[in-house]
Amino acid sequence: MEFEPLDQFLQRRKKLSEIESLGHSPYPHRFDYTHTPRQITEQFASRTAEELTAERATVRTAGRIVALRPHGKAAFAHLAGDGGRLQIYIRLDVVGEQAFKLFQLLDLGDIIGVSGELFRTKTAELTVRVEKIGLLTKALLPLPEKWHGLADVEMRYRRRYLDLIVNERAREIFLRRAQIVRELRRFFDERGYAEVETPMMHPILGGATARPFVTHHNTFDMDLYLRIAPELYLKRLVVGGLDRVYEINRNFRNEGIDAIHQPEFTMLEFYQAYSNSLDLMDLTEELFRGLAEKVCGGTKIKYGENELDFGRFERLSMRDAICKFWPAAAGAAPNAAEMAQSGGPRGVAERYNAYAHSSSAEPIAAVEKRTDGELTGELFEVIAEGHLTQPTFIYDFPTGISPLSKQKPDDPSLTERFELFIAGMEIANGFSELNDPVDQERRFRAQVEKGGQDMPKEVDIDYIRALSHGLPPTAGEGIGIDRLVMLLTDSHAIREVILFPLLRGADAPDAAPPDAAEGPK
RNA sequence: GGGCCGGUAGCUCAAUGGUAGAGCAGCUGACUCUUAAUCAGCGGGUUGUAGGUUCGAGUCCUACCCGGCUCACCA
Repeated sequence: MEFEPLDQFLQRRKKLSEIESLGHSPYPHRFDYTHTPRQITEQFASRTAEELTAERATVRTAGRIVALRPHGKAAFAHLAGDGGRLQIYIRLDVVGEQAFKLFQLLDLGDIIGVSGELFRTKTAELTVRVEKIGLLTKALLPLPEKWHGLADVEMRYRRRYLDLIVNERAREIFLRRAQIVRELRRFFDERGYAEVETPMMHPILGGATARPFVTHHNTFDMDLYLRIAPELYLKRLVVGGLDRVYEINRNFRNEGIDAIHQPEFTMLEFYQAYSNSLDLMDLTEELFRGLAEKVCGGTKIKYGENELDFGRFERLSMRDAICKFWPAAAGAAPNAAEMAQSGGPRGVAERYNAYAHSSSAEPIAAVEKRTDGELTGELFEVIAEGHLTQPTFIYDFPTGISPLSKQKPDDPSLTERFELFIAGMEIANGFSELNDPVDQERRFRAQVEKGGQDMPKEVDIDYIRALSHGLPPTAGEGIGIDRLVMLLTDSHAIREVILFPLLRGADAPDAAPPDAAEGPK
């Protein structure tokens, strides 16, 4: 296989065979090093030129050549490794003719190992005076352009390896993502949770409302859904006596793609027996505050134009949020009592639509067909959601849009459910789990009857059976990890925090998918 | 899926409807403290694809492909 840019690819292959004919392997098997390039720049950062000369510190290190400045019988280069950049200086009279010949056959992108003493150049840059040099891996393709780097966003996602080599920020985002996931595990492990893995292929859809991906198992000749949520399996485990469980894994939803949606995304779900939704709000605050401190060094974090304060979470009922953010141009704001009345949300929605029609705002569709609960949820989304920049729990979700949540003892129209919003994004969703099997079956059947693309087609009878064995009072929550990583890395597109986000087409932009991939219409 | 914007050398970008260009990267040569190294020279293009208008299209029109933003669905 040959790749573009072909002239450079062929040129490098020619150099590779010259290197081989000099007796060097272009792909040796291992290399012992004393430091990574980053360790050297960090460890010797404060040494003066005189100290280095006196110390005669010898290092052995390896990295990718990311800059090359030859000067005839000498040369400077920079090696990148472990997130650091280290200058090396190579001279013909130090390394000898053989080694210098090898060096002259090296290109940007090659991975080499060097050893030598550290010194400072006359511009005071810490530098290895190379005594020995060896090729560790020949690169047949060049690095991205050095001034602009890899700017093409599509290329950055499709060839993430290049993005990671060239863009420091990409590297930082994904290392921080790893750190966040590590901290999440530590947090739950410390509190007695067991990490579990439940099926990603589900015979019955459940645990959320979303359009699924469908796949097929050949031996069983069985259609399966890629899971849209692990929820129903995790609660089965709580029935089974695993009182505290969590899972960090992918969910798949066959829906739109935009700055905060990808078809496969990572979700943390956790369940805690003998607790309710209020306990989880407290736990969530503790989790987020600790994460911000650990990962960002403080509870106040920069997110675009905003400073988000993870030290203080607001709490607002959904009805109050609608009243609070009611647009001034839409006339008198509703009050909580009006929102609570039967038919109240409908009246409010009609008022909102009257305003929406006279402005550029999007009206709420099909008001007459929706229930009060659905309209409350709609009103919240169009009126309040965008205003929730600082961390805010919205609680008291209508029962009609919360099929898995337990109702409030004093108001069955509402459930003990909350969602956490930060920077206008929904980050978490938690509730006291409905554990009455009769009520749960009734709500499932109502969903199936309602129909629609993103509604379950059948009731998960085994889940009802599990509840019939007794689910202790339990609270559960899901946290969108990708969006959490966005917040903690000041990233504004979910694709920036997913290593290989889904893009249209099979391979590179220059390799258009064949027509056969279209399939029958 | 709708709307808007974009696609020119490997990369970043130029080019009134009239001979497709620059910088970087690459190649050749010079150069033993450079760091966007420098200096001299050389090669590199089906202007996203397919049609159309025109004496003439990178430029205008149509369709399609790919991307970005945005709206809708959703977390």
